Amino acid sequence: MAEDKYQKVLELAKRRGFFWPSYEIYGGVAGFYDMGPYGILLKNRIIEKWRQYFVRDHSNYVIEIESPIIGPSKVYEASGHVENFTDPIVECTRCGRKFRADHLIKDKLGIDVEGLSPEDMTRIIKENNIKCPVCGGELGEVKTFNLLFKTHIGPYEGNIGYFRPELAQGMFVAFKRVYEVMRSRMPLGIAQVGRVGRNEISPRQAMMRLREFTIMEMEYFIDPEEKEKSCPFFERHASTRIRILPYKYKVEERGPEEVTVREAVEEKLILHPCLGYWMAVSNEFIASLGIPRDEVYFEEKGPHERAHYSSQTFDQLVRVSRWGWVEVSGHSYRGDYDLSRHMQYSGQDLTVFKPFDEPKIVEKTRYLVDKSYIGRTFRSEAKKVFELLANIPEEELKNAYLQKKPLKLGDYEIPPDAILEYKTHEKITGKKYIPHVIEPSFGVERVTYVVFEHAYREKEGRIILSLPRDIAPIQAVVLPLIEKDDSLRKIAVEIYDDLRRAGFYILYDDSGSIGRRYARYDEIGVPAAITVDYQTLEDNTVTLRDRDSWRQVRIPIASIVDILRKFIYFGEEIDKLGTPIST
RNA sequence: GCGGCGGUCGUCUAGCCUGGACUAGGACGCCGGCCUGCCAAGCCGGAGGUCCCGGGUUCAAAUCCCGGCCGCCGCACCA
Repeated sequence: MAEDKYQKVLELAKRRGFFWPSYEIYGGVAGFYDMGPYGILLKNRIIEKWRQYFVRDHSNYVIEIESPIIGPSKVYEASGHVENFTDPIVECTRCGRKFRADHLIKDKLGIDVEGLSPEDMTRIIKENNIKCPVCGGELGEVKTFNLLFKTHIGPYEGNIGYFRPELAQGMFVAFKRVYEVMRSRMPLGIAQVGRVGRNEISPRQAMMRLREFTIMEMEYFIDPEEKEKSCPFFERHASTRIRILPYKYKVEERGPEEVTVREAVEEKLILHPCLGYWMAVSNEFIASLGIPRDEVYFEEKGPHERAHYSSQTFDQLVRVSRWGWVEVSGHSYRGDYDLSRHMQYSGQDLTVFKPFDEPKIVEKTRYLVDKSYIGRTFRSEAKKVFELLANIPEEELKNAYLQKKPLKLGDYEIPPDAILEYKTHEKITGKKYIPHVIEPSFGVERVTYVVFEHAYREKEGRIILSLPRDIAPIQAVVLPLIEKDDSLRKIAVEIYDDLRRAGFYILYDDSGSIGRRYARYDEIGVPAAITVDYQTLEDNTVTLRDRDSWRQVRIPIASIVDILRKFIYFGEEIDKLGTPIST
């Protein structure tokens, strides 16, 4: 590519202060990126928009929490990360290439060695004389590499902590408390925005693969038996069209197809209506950030590509100039894997109680010993007999009664006719279940990059960052036409003050020619420029300039706040907001 | 981690092959002054460089050699 868009985009990001590699003065460290003054504003607006789409739009069902980034080792043992986030790696002693030892053995011998120790894998490689698949050289010892960042909690060497590799465990661990706080109602979505760390072997692709990054994620907890009730807002997006590539299409070498969410669920391309619903929300969210709809689709992961706990996973892919399709979000049906594991490891009950519509009456036959018989027969020793009896399961009483055999209680014996059989009615009001989880999860830096790149365009040799107006870092700039005129400056500063008090993020600038200043703010994506000129002195109007079309309209100072609000938040066209000017 | 290519003011780049005249040049941007009635205008002045880092060769290194770091591409890896 002669004109490499990626290079130009990165150059703009650096020069104008959106993002750049971290630790530059020390030579940089791969996998870490700084967000600059405008980058962080953009990122924050993207996060805020995500909150709107995922949390506030479902305010009776979805809430947000924040949990720590460091977790005790127990949590990540339970989640499986300590075990499964570790890859067995073997290095060729001749060419130095590294391979996944388990993959190598599976390819050569067709046996699954998952769970075997590194020593065992080394032995298998030696015994079967497996060589480097590239150069044929001798392979070394199998070593493990864990992608978790490890640390110590407090001054105790043995107290291991991990930097979380995903947000999900924070929601699972807090589930019981949040569920009660939210008045024990299902379905329940717990959302979170936060930083995670993964000690990638070889991060590349600028902000696409980082060692530390931000995720916005939701764990949507549902009753597995209530498909429809779990998604009470399904109709909002039932007719929303999404482009999906189910795994079976991929196998058939077909491309993605556009379907409504309802069709996808009915045809079982998407296994659960909730999964489809949140994919639709994600689709609309990404579109609202200025990504064209034909540059987005959802691709299903194959059985071997997805995590072991997931029964279906889709990635949401967006096209970028350099690397083609990149993943910006993942949509997984995680089942009850995580909550079950945490129940097992913590010993806590993380189930949800589900009342039946009608309580069920169950007839039961029960057996117990006639207490008056024991009192009468054993007298002063009766207390001891009762104690022994307390440890006897009801099943034994039943057997003794039915087989007409005496029940042995240590040194004592109770005859079968002292055991009573009686019928009882038990009322069962509901049952307990472990909720299942549907998880839409976004990588914020990736989304930010993708949005930035799609906003980049050139016009007459100048760069314009055409971000959607409502996520622009700076919303408007106020400019006196001429730098050295105090009367213009005074009015411009007053307008600046009014707008900032009204809650807009505004800049004021009087340095350089007016054209130069317009160009400056086009590059950082400021959608509106308000210019105070000599006509302002006569009739209290100013010009409002649109970043994308460069068209201008004349508007009264008195209604600037109102007009700017329509322009920024309601996407009103520039020509409808005032009297067009030809320049 | 392997192989290939690369790293020079804020940004883009010239110089590197063929070591010296390089006090590292230019453009854009930035700052100050003048000017300026709407799209990077002009004039004057200014600031800004560990030539990625470390070591070596040499009388002399941005330039040659070695090691490292970082970036891109390929391989491998990628919850």
